[in-house]
Amino acid sequence: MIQNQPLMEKLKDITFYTMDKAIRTYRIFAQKRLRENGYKITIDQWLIIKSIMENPGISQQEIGEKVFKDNASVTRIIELLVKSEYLEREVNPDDRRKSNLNVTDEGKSIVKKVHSLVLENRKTALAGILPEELEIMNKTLKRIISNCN
Amino acid sequence: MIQNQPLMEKLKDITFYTMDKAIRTYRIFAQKRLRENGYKITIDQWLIIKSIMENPGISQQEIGEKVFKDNASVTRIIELLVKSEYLEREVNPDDRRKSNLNVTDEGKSIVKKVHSLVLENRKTALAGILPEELEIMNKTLKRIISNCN
DNA sequence: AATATTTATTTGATATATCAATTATTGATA
DNA sequence: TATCAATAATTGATATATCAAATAAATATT
Repeated sequence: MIQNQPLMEKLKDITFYTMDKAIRTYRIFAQKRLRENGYKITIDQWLIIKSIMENPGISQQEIGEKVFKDNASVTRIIELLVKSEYLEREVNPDDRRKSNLNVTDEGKSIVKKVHSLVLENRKTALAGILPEELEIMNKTLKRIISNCN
Repeated sequence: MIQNQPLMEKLKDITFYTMDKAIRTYRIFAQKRLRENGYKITIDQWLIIKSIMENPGISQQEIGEKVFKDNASVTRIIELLVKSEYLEREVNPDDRRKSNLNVTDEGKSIVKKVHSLVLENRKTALAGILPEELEIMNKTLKRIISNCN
């Protein structure tokens, strides 16, 4: 264990930096590809429309849990989606604190079109990585999440 | 390989989500600990002061490369650091486009104090993770970075 | 039923990210 | 040397993140 100490310390130093850099590099890459293909939508916006389509009647709070964003962010992203006419909202008559969120035809259309691009992006980003490695990374990331809670 | 396909697809689906969640969970955790201990500084601000201390005479562009932030972000974070009196800036006489950035005594002091807290945070966040696992994660993250460039 | 508590969402304040355009300065070249 | 091109930093516009406080509605309690 004593031999592992220096390696472990170095890794600890760079791990969070590398995580941050990887996720940001991927985001820039993915967003650029969306733009290149003429899609006027961000990845976060896409994720939120998608979660509404897949879970009709979902509340904003539940959306936030699904996409790991806080309520304030969800509110603001939805505002933009309504403005872009990808979403429609009306007051939920059963609970007037909530909104009913409906994906417009245009919203459905863009989600569908962007989906294949997202799959391609993931494939490109993960090229050459073995399933075992991906599994270990996922397990490790989940451990970090639980350690920080 | 055919058997691995479904597993691989699932992992691809969740990998970026988990990465994002892990880095954000850690950030919230670390920032909360800073606040609890009364430090009025963000992690990003701390990183930038630290990079100036470790690299005297560094330019803003070089800082950006070190901490993986773009020039605009560096400019704005530095503005806040000057306002908080952790940094002083003056025009570089050799190249008037650049600034000389000096860490004040207060800046040096807070970086030092926060450092041990950051080490603790990293230790907590990575508890129970084996060096091999960390290595594989780092290697995988680096592969993602290069794949997206 | 009136009041208190809880819950869902919104809003305000501040920090950061990203892209594009601009400014100021320097270095190269015709 | 005057002009052009490259570089460093800033600024503006827009999107998101985070926390705390406010609002509005629903539920529970007395």
